[in-house]
Amino acid sequence: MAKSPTKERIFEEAARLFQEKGYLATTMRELAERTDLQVSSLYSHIGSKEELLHKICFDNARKFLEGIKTAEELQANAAEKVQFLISLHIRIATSDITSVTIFNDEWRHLSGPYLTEFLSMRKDYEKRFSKIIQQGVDSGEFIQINVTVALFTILTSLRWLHRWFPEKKGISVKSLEMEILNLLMNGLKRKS
Amino acid sequence: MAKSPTKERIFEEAARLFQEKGYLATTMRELAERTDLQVSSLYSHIGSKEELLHKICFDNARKFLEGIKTAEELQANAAEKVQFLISLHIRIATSDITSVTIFNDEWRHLSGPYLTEFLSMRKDYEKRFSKIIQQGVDSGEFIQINVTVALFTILTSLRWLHRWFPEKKGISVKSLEMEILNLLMNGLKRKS
DNA sequence: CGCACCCGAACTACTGTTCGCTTTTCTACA
DNA sequence: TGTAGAAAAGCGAACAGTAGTTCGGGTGCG
Repeated sequence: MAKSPTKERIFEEAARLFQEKGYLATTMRELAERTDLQVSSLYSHIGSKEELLHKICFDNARKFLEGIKTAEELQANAAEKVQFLISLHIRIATSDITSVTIFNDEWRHLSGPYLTEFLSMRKDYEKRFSKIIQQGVDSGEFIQINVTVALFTILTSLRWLHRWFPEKKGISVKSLEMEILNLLMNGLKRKS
Repeated sequence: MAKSPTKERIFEEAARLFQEKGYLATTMRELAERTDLQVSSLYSHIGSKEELLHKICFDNARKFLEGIKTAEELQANAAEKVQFLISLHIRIATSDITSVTIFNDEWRHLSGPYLTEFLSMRKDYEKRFSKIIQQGVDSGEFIQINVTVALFTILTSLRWLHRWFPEKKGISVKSLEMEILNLLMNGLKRKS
């Protein structure tokens, strides 16, 4: 199952390029140059350009879906579950920066059935996240708030990390995590 | 100064297409079809494809910069200023949906000096917004929080609106605005 | 030999844009 | 007011450039 190092390098450089310029703006010729190969040689390792995008998008989707499953199975209240998920987002976004960028912004260039599958996975994730928030509202842990609004505000609010973090100006992941949790959970929770 | 209706239609349809498929994925031939023109006829009204992108990006940038100027001149405390700016974002994002989408996501396909100018305008906006947040922290209105983290979390958290609002499921702009303000300002403010 | 890897060259498709020309619309003057 | 002429708008066809991908053939290792 060990992938050839060349193949691995191709995926790595592809991720980097897609992040820098976007999927469409990236050419196979650039990718070849970065990997010290000829364009045609790339096709000894991969089937198509879209395969690169596909792998990155679905690898990330899997990470998040596993995360929400863990959250659901947690013996904890809604606030702790939400907190766990926010932390997860932060950790993923700050560890595999390039992949997350593509996952966030370039998935829409997936074609046909891949796109459909991707969107249904995302929908699934959102539904399950919503459910947790709903529990928090019902139990009185959270303020009275429209669940959809809360869901998207939270999810979206984390989407600057993968763009900004690379040039992190003297702030650790840990303290970053604490700052964000502070702000978001403080907003969500009822003032007792 | 009144623009020809054809030219206006071209810009409108371009905005719609850029939103649907992205700038790069949109072709002039598609734009021609949408505007009931031949490709070559487009060039009687516009200079280039990038001109379309350029106009939309800078029109929006101007809107936001005007907004922050108004906020700065407000006779109000930091919380009220931040609240004003959040409301502004929501109102812009829900009124001119297509333009905001492009402004948010497609600016990076601006080329050369345009890109530089755009980025410096954005930087300016972020600096001035930061200053207001800093005032709120210093005065004790807001919780002790890293200003950069707060800035980007807030700004980014509003970036789902322009994608989601079109299919608004029975929620008015006004109540949407209230829900979001509730969540974000509750997060920012100190519990007295 | 067989196999995985690599290469140069080419192919087809499609891109934004231009060219020369016709048609429509507007304007200024008799 | 009527009309000539200019300007604006529209058009089909083509151009040059670039995209992703394929093909046939090489290379070196087991």
